[in-house]
Amino acid sequence: MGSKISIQTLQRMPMYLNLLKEKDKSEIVNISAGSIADELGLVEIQVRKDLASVSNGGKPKIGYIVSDLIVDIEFALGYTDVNDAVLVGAGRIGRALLSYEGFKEYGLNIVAAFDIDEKVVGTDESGKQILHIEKLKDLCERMKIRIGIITVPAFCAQVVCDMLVDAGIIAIWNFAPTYLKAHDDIMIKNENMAVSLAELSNHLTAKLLEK
Amino acid sequence: MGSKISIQTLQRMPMYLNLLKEKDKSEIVNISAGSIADELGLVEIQVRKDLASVSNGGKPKIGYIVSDLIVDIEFALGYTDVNDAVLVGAGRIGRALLSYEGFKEYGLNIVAAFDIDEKVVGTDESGKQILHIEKLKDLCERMKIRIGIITVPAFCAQVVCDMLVDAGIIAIWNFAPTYLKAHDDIMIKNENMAVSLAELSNHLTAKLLEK
DNA sequence: GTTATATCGATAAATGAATATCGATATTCT
DNA sequence: AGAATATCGATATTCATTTATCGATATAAC
Repeated sequence: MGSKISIQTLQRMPMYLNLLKEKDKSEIVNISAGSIADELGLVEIQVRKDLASVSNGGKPKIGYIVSDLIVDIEFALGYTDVNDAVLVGAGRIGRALLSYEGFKEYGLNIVAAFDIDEKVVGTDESGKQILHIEKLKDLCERMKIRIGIITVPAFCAQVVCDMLVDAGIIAIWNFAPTYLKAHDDIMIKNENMAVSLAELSNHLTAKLLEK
Repeated sequence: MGSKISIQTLQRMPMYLNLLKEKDKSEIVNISAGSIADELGLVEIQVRKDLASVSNGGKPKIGYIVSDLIVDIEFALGYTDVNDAVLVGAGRIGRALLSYEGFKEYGLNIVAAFDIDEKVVGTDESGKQILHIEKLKDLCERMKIRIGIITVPAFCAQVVCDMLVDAGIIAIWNFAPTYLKAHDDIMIKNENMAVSLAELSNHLTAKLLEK
């Protein structure tokens, strides 16, 4: 049970969690690092090292206990209690996220959305109200919300970011294709499609050139 | 102008590209590694090293030429010619992607979407036709499409993945929250929201505990 | 023209992550 | 019970990435 989880390891955790939950559904009780590695396209040693950092180990000849591992990983990821979040920007992407049921599984709960456009303010999406941006701070403070999701166009993302920070948000999930500046204490996770596309494109051109 | 770009460096490229395009709009001609680092929250040396791998350098006392850098980065990322792609799964996320105008900027062009649900087959989203999945292979082969985007539920993602590979796709952008298996030659880029959430949650719990 | 300064590139050192090795241990088989 | 085996954890090694150092060079100031 290591004290600090490396960022790379952390990023693999959801893969493990996903697989383990499937196994759990299939009533599989034990699982070895080797078989996890096989199914996930990783190597056994890496799996063992990753798991060592969150769980207190498996047993020789038996492996790990699936259900225990699930609990351990969810705990390490902070999935145990639901994290409330607000979303700013009720456009296409924003509404897609609002209606995405899967977040609950990860312990994320979007409580409300905010926008400035009078056409969408007052409506709701999948049961989640879209409020005027001026109500943001009040709601965040009253509900002690710590996670903010930004789905506005790039040009106003920084303004929204500042507003969120002002409202007490300390973790920001940014879908706008721009770099946001904030104090070091604020975590900003950029969900930049361009990054993924860059990797794909680069791979693709490399592949096409080699032939 | 290095021969191989590391994955970490590659992931930072869109950040640079973004900033440089802004500078270019503001008619800024030259830029130094140091100022890029400041604006992006990186360190100067890292910026210099990253840029060295794609451009053939800046000049002392002057820095880099903004417009040249943009060209160099876009070339390195393979953004120069438009990459055609197909999308499978015309649900919420699928349709959000279909209507997202920003992809053009990154050189990605979704030519058509596929689904199995008769209710959506035959309709279109933002001018893009939604076809029956059985037409997938034919269209990909005729149009020599190499990129596939998966936005179906997790339980059928693997089947779709296999179909795409069979249709000649060599780069897959997977939005389904599951691990996909394919031959090593096929690049699979997982856009797993759970990964980002994991990082956020982990940071958040760490932050809340330290106080 | 000479000197000072900003900024670069190349090389070296430090850090962090992935992989390999090996001994230890729980179960199974004889 | 004792040997064989699967599987683990700890430590060591290799590899990748980041950060530091330093000399070189283009411009600006004097």
